[in-house]
Amino acid sequence: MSQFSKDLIAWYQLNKRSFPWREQINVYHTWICEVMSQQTTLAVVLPRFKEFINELPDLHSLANCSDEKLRKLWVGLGYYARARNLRNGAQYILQNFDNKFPSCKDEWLKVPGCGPYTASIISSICFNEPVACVDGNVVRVVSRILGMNKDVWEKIGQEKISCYVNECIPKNYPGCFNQAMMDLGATVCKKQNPICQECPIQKYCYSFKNNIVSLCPPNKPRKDFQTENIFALLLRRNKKLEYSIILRNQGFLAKTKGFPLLCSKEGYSKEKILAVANKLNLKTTCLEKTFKHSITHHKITGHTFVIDCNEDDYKVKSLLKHFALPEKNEWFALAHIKQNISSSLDLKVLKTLSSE
DNA sequence: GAAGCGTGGTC
DNA sequence: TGACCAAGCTT
Repeated sequence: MSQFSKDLIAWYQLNKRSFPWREQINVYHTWICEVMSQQTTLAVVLPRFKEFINELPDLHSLANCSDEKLRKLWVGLGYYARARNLRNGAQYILQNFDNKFPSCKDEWLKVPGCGPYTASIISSICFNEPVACVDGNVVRVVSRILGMNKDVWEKIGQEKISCYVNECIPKNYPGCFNQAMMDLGATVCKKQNPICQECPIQKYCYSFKNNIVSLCPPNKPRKDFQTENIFALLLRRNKKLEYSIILRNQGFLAKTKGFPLLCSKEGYSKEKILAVANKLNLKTTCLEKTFKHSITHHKITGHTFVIDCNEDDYKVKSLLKHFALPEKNEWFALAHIKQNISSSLDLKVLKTLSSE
C-alpha cells in the first residue's frame, strides 16, 4: 500500500464519522443509505434512513411493500424514481440472485438505480472488491491533490481522476479507502473553506504546496435556469369538501400522486385553462396567491385553480381528458390530502388554498 | 454527451 | 430572500 493510502486510512480510523449504516457491515443497509444519499445531504438522510429500515428491514419487505408505504417513506426526499428503483431492485435481486445479494460491481451495476458510484461503494465496503468510487467529494479531493484547475468536468479530467483513484486503492482495504476519501472531502477538503492545516495528506497535495487550492477544482459550468409557470388544478366536489388527486403520468413529478399539474412548458396558460373550464361550464377561479418552487434547472411560479365540479363526474373526466391527464382520480377531504401526497410542491399548492 | 429529475440546508 | 449545492442515475 502506498504511504499516501496508509496516511489517509490512518486518519480515517481516528476521524471517521459515525452513521447508523457504519455500525456493522450490512449489505442491505449500505445499499439503502447509498441510494438515499444520491444528490441528497446527509442531515436529511439520517432520520429518513432509520425510518426506512424500521419499516422495511430487509429485501423481502422492500420487494413486497405497497405503493403507499413506499410513497410515505420517500415523502419530501425528491428524485422519486430512486424509491421505485429500490423496490424494483429488491425484486430483481430476489429473482436473479437466489435470495442473496450481488457480490461484485458488475452485478450491482445491473440493479435498477445503481450506477458506477453506487455499485463501487457497495462492492468495496461489503465485498472488499478493490474498485474505486468517484463521487463529488472524490472529484474535489483528487483535483486538489493533482492541482487540476481545468478539464475537471470534461471527459479527459474525469478519466484522469478515475485513473488516479484506481491506482491508489489498496487491495486489502478498498472500502476504508473509498469512505476515507469521501469523509475527507466532506469534513476537511470541503468545497468552501477547506481546513488544509488539518489535512492528513497535505504533503501529497500539489494545489496546497503551490497555493492554488482555491482554483481546484474550477466551478462546474451551470446550465441556465428555465422560468416556468405551473398550474395546479384543485378539482372540488361534495359541497366543496373533497379534492381530487391523481397519479401524474408526465412532466414534473411524473409517477407521483398529487394535484393535476399543467406547465407553461407544454404551452398552457391561465387563459387557456380558464377557457376549457368555462366551456365545460365549471365554476373556476385562479387564486391570487402564488408560490415559488425549484426543480433542477427550472424556476417555477405556481398558480392554483379551484374548480367546482359539484357531483358532475362526466365533466371531471372531460376536463382531465382534455388536458391529457390521467382520468383515474381519487377524492379526499382536505384534511386527508396531506397524507396522500409526496412532493413539497403539492404542499405549497395546499398552502395557497389555506391562505385564501 | 447532454438533458431531465427534487428537495432541504446553508451562507 | 435567493443562489448554490449534496454519497448520481437514466434516457
